[in-house]
This record gives sequence, structure tokens and C-alpha cells, in this order.
Amino acid sequence: MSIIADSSGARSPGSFRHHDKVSEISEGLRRAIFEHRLAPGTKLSEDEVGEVYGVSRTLVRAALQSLAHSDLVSIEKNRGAFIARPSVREAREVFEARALIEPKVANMAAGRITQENVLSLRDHLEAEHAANAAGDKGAALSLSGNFHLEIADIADHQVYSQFVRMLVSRSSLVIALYWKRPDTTCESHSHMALVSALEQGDQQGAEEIMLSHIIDLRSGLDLNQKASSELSLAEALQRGK
Amino acid sequence: MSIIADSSGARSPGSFRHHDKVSEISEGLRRAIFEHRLAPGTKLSEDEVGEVYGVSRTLVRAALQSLAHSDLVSIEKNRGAFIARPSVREAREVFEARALIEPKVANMAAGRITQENVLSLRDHLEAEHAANAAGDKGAALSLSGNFHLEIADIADHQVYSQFVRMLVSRSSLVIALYWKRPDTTCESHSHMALVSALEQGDQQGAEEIMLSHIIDLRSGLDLNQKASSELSLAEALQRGK
DNA sequence: TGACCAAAAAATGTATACGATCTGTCATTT
DNA sequence: AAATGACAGATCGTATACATTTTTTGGTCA
Repeated sequence: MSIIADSSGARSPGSFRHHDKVSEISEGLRRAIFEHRLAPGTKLSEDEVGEVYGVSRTLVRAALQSLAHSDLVSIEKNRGAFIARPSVREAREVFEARALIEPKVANMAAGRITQENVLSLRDHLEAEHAANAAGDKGAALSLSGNFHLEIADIADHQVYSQFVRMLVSRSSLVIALYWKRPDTTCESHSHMALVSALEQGDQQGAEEIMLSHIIDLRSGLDLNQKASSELSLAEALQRGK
Repeated sequence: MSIIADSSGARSPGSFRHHDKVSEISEGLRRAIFEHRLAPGTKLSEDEVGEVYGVSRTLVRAALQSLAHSDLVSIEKNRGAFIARPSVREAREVFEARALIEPKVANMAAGRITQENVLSLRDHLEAEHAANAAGDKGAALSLSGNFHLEIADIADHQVYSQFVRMLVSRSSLVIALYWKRPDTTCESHSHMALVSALEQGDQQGAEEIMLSHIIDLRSGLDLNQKASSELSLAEALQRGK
């Protein structure tokens, strides 16, 4: 399962060092989910994951429980852990919550953004553009999500930051399941507009752009499927060992 | 430490059965925190907790990690788990988030509340009143928090419900640390007004009442303390073994 | 008496062992 | 041939054992 273990050589210099093994595992899995290298419903065997990271089941279990708490994986008693498969209803709820919280966060971010932050965001946009140009879907998705997290960090509000982190993570799963046009990349047009508003300190504008961006994202989903179970079955068969 | 193990005989009939030992532990601890039987900063030794619940450290550890993820306890590497001690900043953030989310939740709840729900809420109010009258501070606090959770459940929105649960839990710690007048009970006046608005399906009204209630709650806190560390020391000495 | 260092005690970090539960297969029965 | 039941393999749930780190203790020296 080399899908899970990311090469992890391509990090920004001086990047975060994981002194903690279990967060190393959970972050690795989280990244894999972000980049759609792990599909919803995939089974995460404790032994298997443990072998990949060279640790015992104890630590893997802790990491899985952590992810379960963010609803990224679901743990079924005596059956094991699986990448979560958000229901249509949960998908709706996630985007509804994002539409409430993230505009507020963007507003706050516009109020305290620094020039350094702007540069960082512009770098981010450039990376997004490059990933899209290169057709690297996984990287593009991951960057797109991280863009929202970066704004939350700029807002400098730990609680909102935590919420946004949870919502963006789950959105990644929702997109994997319900995105309408598999080829279409999430256009980063509104991201650019957002950075402009932020840079000018236009709180109201940033808030509005973020709201319409979230609504836009949501409109790219097909949440009218009747039986998620049908898809579930098909998916399950497709990926059956 | 009989403080932790609640008698748990006084549950409503047909109440929730914990098939899961670790959630039994974490819920027990959570309740103890809710009712201020466990003060912020208290150390939660794995052995000690395990002995109380008659399980090994493995399960205790899982429960503590679960609570840590909700920021109810903080785990320090190689030092152990402690009941969290929210900073002034976090206290502000928690109530800011509540002021954003809970009014929205109240609005939704007003839109789909049933007669059964209303009766349940009224029961709740009565219990609150009784606890206040009896001077049972712990029960009153716990009930007051659960009132908000019950409204979130009525709104029937899992994501918001989860957020409210986290915020209310943390609020309990914030109140333990920063409440201005230790004797004053959180008056349940606004709770009554809230139930009335909900019952009438007055979404706008419920939303507004909830917002002012949250603001009111926040105004009962003293968040101007300079050094939380000073209080920390005092508290530590007071409770020092 | 007070500060400092060493050794012991206690608590946590991690791995492993064993029992319980689930899943799938295969033989047996109708 | 289909269905049922039992057995085997795999996986998870929990406890325990050992390693590592922290904290305390106790004694020595200034």
C-alpha cells in the first residue's frame, strides 16, 4: 500500500517535523484522503497501516481513533476502520456549515492580514495554478483545501480554525463521492478574487466572495442521488479485493 | 476518587446503554467536568481512572484521547492528561463561536420543533428550576448546558450538533475558571423565553433570543485577568495533594 | 539550613499476547 | 442445486509486560 506512505520529501524547507509518531500516521492518512489517493469506503487494516509506518497496532489505533473523531474514518466495532463515506445529508450539512462559518472567517482574516500573509497566499495560488496546468488532480485538490485552511489561520481564531479544518477535510470526502464532473477542476478563479479582497482589507467584500464561493462549490455537487446504498454497492464491488 | 464514578443509577428509564466501555469512561469524565466535580488543571492519572472504572490503561487512554480531541483535557507528552485550562483568549473564541452558531441552530430548531420536543424542553426547564431551588450547583450547571444540546438535537443537524457539543463542553471549563460571581446561578430566565419562541415556531425570535442569551452569558465572565498563570498557581496549591 | 545531585519510585510510551468476534469456505442435508 | 451449519482464518478488543521519561526522595556538601 504505497498509496498511503507519501514520499514526504517534497515539503517546504524547514517544514513541520513530526516528533509524534501517531500524528505522523494520522497526518499521512489525512493527506492521502485529501489528495483522493484513498477513496471513501477503503478499509484501513490496523496491521497493514502499521506495517507501512513501521509501528505497532497500538499507535495505528490511536491515529485511526483521532481520524474517526473528525469523521474522516468510521470505526465499526469488531470490523475495523474504513475511510468515511459521508451521506448525502451529511454532505449538505457540511456545506451549510461552511457557508455559515467561512465567510465570517474571511471577514476576520481581511481585518488582520499582513503583507507576508498576502505573499504566502499568492504563492499558494501559483501552486494551485501550476497543479491545474500539470493536470495533477490530487495536488490541486489538496492545495484548494489548504487555501481555505490558510485563510482560517490568518484569521487567527483557533476555534474557527479547528472547525474549518474539520469541514474542509470532510468536504474532501464529499467531493470524492458527489462531484458532478470528474474532469472539471475546481477553478481557482474565486480564490484569486478572494485574495484581492483580503489584500485590500475589504472585510465585507471578502465575506461575500467567500460565501458565494462556498455556494458555488456546493453547486458542483450532485446531492440528489436517491440511494447512496446503490452507489455504495457499485463502489464496493469496483474496489473489491 | 469517587468524584469521578457517578452513581449512574439515577438515569431516566430506558436511558442510553453504553455498550462501549471507553465511551462509558469518557462520558463519565465529561459529566464530571460538566458538573464541576473535576476542576480545570486536575491531573487524570491513567492508573487512577482505570481503577475507578475497573479497566486497564488501554481503555482509559482511548477515552482520554477522545476527550483531548474535544479540548476538554490536554495531554502533555510523558507527563499525562489534565483537565484543560482554557486561556482567556480561548474563552473569548468559544463564546464568539457560540454567538455565531447557536442562534442559527435555534432558528432551525424553531422551524422543525414538535410538540413532543416542547414537552421535553419544559421538563428540562422544570428540572433546572428544581436544581436551582435545591442549590445543587453541579446539577444546575449540567442541565443548563444540556439545554443547549437539546436544542441542537431538535435542529436535527449533526454537524452543528457536534460543534455545539464541543462548544458547550468547553464553556463549562471556561465558566469554572472565569465566572464572576461564584454564588450566582445562571438564571434560566432566557431559557424560558427561548422555549416560548421555539414553541410558537418563531424562528427569527428564537434566533435573537439565543444570541442575546449567549452575549448575556459571556458578560458574566471576567476575561480581563492578566496572568492566568497566577490563578493557575493558586488553584494548584488549593487542590495540591 | 539550603542547594544540589543521585538513585529510586511512579507514570507514561510502545509492543506484544491472548481471547472474542466476524467473514468466508466447504461439507452436509433437504 | 440451494440452503444451512460448522470450522478455519483473519481482524479486532483488551490486558499485560517492558522501555523510557519524569518526578520524587534522600543524602551529601558547602
